[in-house]
Amino acid sequence: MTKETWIGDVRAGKHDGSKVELKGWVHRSRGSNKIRFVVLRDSTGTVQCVVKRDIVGDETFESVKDALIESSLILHGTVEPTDREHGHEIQVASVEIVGPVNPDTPFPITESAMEQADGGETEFLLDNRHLYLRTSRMTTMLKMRSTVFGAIHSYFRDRDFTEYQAPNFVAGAVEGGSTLFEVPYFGRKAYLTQSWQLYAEAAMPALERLYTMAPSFRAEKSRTRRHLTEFWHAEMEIAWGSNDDVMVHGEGVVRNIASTLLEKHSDDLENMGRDLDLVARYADNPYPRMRYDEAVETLQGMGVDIEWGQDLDYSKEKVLTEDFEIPHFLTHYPRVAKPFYHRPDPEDPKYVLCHDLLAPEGYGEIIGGGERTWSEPEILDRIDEEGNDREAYEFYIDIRRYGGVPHGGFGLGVDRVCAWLSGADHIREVIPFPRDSRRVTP
RNA sequence: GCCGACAUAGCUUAGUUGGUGGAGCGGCGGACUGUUAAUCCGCAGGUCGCAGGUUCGAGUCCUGCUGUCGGCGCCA
Repeated sequence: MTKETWIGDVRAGKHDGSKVELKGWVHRSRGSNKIRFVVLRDSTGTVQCVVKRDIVGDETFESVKDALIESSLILHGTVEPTDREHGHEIQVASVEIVGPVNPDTPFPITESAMEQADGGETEFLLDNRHLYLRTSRMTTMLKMRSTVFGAIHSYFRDRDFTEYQAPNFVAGAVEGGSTLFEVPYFGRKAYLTQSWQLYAEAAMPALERLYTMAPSFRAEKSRTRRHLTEFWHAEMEIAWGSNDDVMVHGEGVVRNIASTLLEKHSDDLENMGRDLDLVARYADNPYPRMRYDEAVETLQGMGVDIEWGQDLDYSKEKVLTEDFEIPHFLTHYPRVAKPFYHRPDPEDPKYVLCHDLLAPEGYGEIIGGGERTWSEPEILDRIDEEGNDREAYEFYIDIRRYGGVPHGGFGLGVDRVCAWLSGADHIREVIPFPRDSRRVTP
């Protein structure tokens, strides 16, 4: 029952003149009483199949006529190159309907449903997400997403990083308890992880170069086009690395994603209205680095109301990145604005050795990372300074007690990168079943 | 947590100063031998989100509720 012929290959001219067996779903169907045109879809594309009553016989012809949109079928026919719109057509000899669609409940995703919401933001399309996935726009997004995941794996594996898995059930917070999802755990409380980082640091002395791609969970009631409660987090950690060393990899992996997308999906990006020159710019140029102080001065020069020591929220990021044509790193945030695991800059402990990577076009922060507080006395100071309980971080402190070394890493929002590079209007467009504060179904 | 919109057929929507809710798509029936979102003729399909209120009369005005969408804060 395996499938041997793919519509993409038919369209590429690999089967011209041959008899083929095609398996797929009815994308569109139209015609008269004597001839019927079925546009057949599979995962590789669509092709028009011509069904003539005098060739297939009355019974088959009627069954094809009754095959509504998204009915599945197997057909046999001959590939015929043509000058018409599709380039190639199938002259059909026989058809078998595999999975019919009941006319009382026709496929609900119609042209009009797609009209107003390319990204699937309408309630209706979100409720019918399981069916929306098979539309061409979503299929393309899912394929590009797969390429992005592949590019991240390749980047790290090509550089001898080890892929390493942390638990998703955790006992405590990485940062601030308010955004943790609490789950019952055999009479105790556990939480869904917000980040792989603390557990990665534990393995840092063992593996030295490690990475992961895993879901992270944040119970934020964020209602923006950049947030999900469950998102895919690409994280890395390296031993013997400084903030600068970590940034090199952040830039490296993002540029690798952009160039891989260009290489494999130029047509898809263009079909979705993405300007390829923009994506090429993100792939080809080094990413400038700007210190927090410089960003604050720039913003003040633009008349933005901001004081030193404030974190840069999205409204300020947006103003700052407005004129940026490529992603920029923002480094050296004030110590007071960042959590304890960021290492204070020995040259000026008012700052920490950290970085955010800000994407242009209003897509905001896609990477957060930096050098970790890595010595025992420093980590104890930082934990106390923030009023945290040392006991909750015993294993984290142990990492420093037994041969602490300089190290660091970053977390990259994979879905955000997918949305940015594809030019999606909303992060929901690039993940099959988006989870936000108001939706866990379907 | 805060702010702002919206809710009419399976979908996308029109609905005037308050006076018996229309259309396009989709579905069904029919016509048509090369269509491209096929076209043409016909049919079915509505507790106007829910609950109150004003009124002779509410899809329309008022109040509450629910749901959804958009934005802010927080972050990837």
